[in-house]
Amino acid sequence: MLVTRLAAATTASALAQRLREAIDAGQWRPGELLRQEQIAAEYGVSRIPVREALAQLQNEGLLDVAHYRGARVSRPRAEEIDELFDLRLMVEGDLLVRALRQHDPRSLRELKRLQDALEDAEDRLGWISGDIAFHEALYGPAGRPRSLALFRQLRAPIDRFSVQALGPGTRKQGWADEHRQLIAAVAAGDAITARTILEDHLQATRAVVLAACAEQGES
Amino acid sequence: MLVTRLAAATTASALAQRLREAIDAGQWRPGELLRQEQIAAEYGVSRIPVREALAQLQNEGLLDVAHYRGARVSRPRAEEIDELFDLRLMVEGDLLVRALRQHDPRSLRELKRLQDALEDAEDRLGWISGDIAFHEALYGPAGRPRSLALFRQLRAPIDRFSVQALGPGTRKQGWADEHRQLIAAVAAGDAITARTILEDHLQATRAVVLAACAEQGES
DNA sequence: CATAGGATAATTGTATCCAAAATTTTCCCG
DNA sequence: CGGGAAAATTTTGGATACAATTATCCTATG
Repeated sequence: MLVTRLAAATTASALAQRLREAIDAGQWRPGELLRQEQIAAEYGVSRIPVREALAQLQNEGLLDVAHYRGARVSRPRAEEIDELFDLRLMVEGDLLVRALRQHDPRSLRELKRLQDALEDAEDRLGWISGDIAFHEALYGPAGRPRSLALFRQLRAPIDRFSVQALGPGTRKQGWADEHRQLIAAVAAGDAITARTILEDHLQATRAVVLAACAEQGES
Repeated sequence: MLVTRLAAATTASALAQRLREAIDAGQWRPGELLRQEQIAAEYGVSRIPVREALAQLQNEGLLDVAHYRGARVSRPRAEEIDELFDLRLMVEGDLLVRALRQHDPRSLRELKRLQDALEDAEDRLGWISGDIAFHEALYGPAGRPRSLALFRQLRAPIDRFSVQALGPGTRKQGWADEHRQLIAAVAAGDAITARTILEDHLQATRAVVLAACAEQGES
C-alpha cells in the first residue's frame, strides 16, 4: 500500500491518530482509564495536546470522558452497535446509489486498485484502513461530503471489533468476494443488485462484530 | 418553560454553550474570524478553555478551524445544507416510526406540554431550543441514543439559519400546525401519516433555510 | 469488625509563559 | 510611484506552573 501518511499539521491531531490506532489494535481495553500524564510522558509531549486528542476521540465515540474523572475506552452495548449498523445501512445505501451514477472508467480502475492493495495487506490494521479507503473510493463520486464524514463517524466505534474478528482463517475471503461483486455491479450500473450486495455485506459484518463485542463483554 | 439550565461543570463547556448561542443569534456572521484572545477577554477566562470550546464547536460543524490561521464561522454551501436535510429525512423518519410504537399516554402528554411551551416562547432562541426539545421528546421513546445524537448533530449547523428565518409574521403558524398534526398521528398510531407529515415539515423547513442561506451568502 | 469522617495524594482543569507560524508593515530598489 | 523582500507585530500552538476536584487511605468510633 503506497499511501504515505502525511505528517500531521499539529501535535494534537498526530496524537489522536496514534491513539486511535492503539485503541483499534486493542492496546487499551474497553473500560480502561487513559491517564493524561502517562500518555504525555509516553509520547514526549505536554498534557495540552493530549487533552485535545482525547476530546477529539471522545467526539468520535471511542472514549467516554467525565469531568475531573478521566477518559475511558468506550464499551458500546450490543444495542448501540446494532443501531450503528442500521444507520450505516441507510447512509451507505444512499451513498452507493448516488455514487453509482457518477462512477466512470477512471474511478472504477482506482476502485480495483484499492481492492488489490487491500487483499495484499498483511496485518489487521492495514486491512481496516484499506477497507475504509475502498469504501471511500466507492462512495466518493456521489459528491456528498457530509454523508462521507458520517460514514467515517459511524464506523469509528465499530472498527475496533472488526479488527479483533480478523484473525487468520476468518471471513476474509467472503469479504473480498463481496467487494469484487460490488465493483462488478457498480460497473454494470445495476443499482438494485449493488445495494443488495452492500446490505448483505453489512449484515454479515454486523454479525461478526456483535459476536466479537459479546466475547469482549464477558471479561 | 421550567428547564433550569444547570451550571456547566467546566469553563470550557460553559463557553461552548454561550458561543453556540451567540452564533445562532447571529452575533458572529459566517466567515467572521473568532480571535482567541478577544473571546478570552470578553468572558474573563484564559485562552485554554477558549481553545477547547472552539475545538468542540468545530466538531459540531459550526466553525472551520485552520492550523495557525484561526477559527471562522462556517458558511455551508447550499448543496451541503441540502445534503443535511436528506440525511435528516432518513434519520428522523426512522426515529419517528420506531418511537411511534413506544409512545404512551404519559409521553404524549409531555409532548403536548412541550408544544404549548414552544408556542409561548417569545424570542427566536427560545423557539429553536423549544423545537429541539419537542423533537427529542417525539423521538426519545424509540430508545435510540446514537440516532438521537445524530439528529442533534445534523441540526446544529442548520439552526442558525432557521433562527434568521423566524422573523415576525413568518411560517411560525404553519410550523405549529404541523407539530400538532404530528402529535395527533402519533397518538393514533398511524405511522404512514406521521412520516408523511414529518417529511413535509422538513421539506418546508429546507426551503426556508435554503432561502436564508442564499440571502446571507450575498453579503 | 464494619463504617463514617477527614487528612492526604493523585488527577484533572485553568492560568501564565514561551515558541512557532502567519500577517502586516516598512523599507529598499527598480 | 509600484513591487517585493525583510523586519516587526499579531496570533496561534505548546510547555510549565498553579488551583480545583476527586479518589485513596488511615483512623476513630459504634
